[in-house]
Amino acid sequence: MAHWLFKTEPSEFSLTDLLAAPKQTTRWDGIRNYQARNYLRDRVRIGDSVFLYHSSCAEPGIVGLMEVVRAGYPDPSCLDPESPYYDSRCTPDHIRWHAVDVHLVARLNPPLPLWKIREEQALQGFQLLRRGNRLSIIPVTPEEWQHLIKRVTLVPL
DNA sequence: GCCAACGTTGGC
DNA sequence: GCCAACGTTGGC
Repeated sequence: MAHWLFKTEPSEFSLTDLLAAPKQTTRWDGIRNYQARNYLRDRVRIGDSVFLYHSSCAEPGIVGLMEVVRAGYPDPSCLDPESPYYDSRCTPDHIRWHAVDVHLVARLNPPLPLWKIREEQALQGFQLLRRGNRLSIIPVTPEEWQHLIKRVTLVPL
C-alpha cells in the first residue's frame, strides 16, 4: 500500500468542504499537471493512505487523513464547459486528465503545519520540502509516512 | 528539438 | 504583493 500527500487550496476545496460532503467522500479532480496525472492514473490505488494538505493559506500544513476509495479514472470535469477545469482539447474519447475518489478517515487536531514538518531532520529529503516544489500529488515513502504519522493527533470522524 | 516568453504555484 | 521556481506554449 502506498502513501501520498494531496495539496489543495482551502479557498477552493478544504477539509471543511470534505467533512460536509456526502459520506465525507469526494472526487479529487482538476489536476492539470502531467506528472501528477501520471501518479493518479498509474500509481494511486484503492486503499492507499493520503494526507490532506492545505496550501496557499495562512498556515499551510497537513489537516486530514484520507483513503483512496476509487483508483484513477478519466476526469469528467475537463469535458464540462462550465467547470473551471474545462480543457477544450479533451473529447469523450480522448480525456487526457485523471481523477481518483477519496474518503476522509480522520482530521488532525491540531493540524501539522509546514514549519513543523521542516523541523523534522528525518524529512529533509521529503518532496514537499524541496525548493520550488509545485507538484500537487506527492508520493510519501514509508519512512516519511512513519515520521509524519508520529507527529499528528488524529481525531476520528 | 530548441528556447524565450509567458503563466502558475506557493511560501513568505 | 513579491518573487523564485518550474511547467507550458509556440515560433523557428
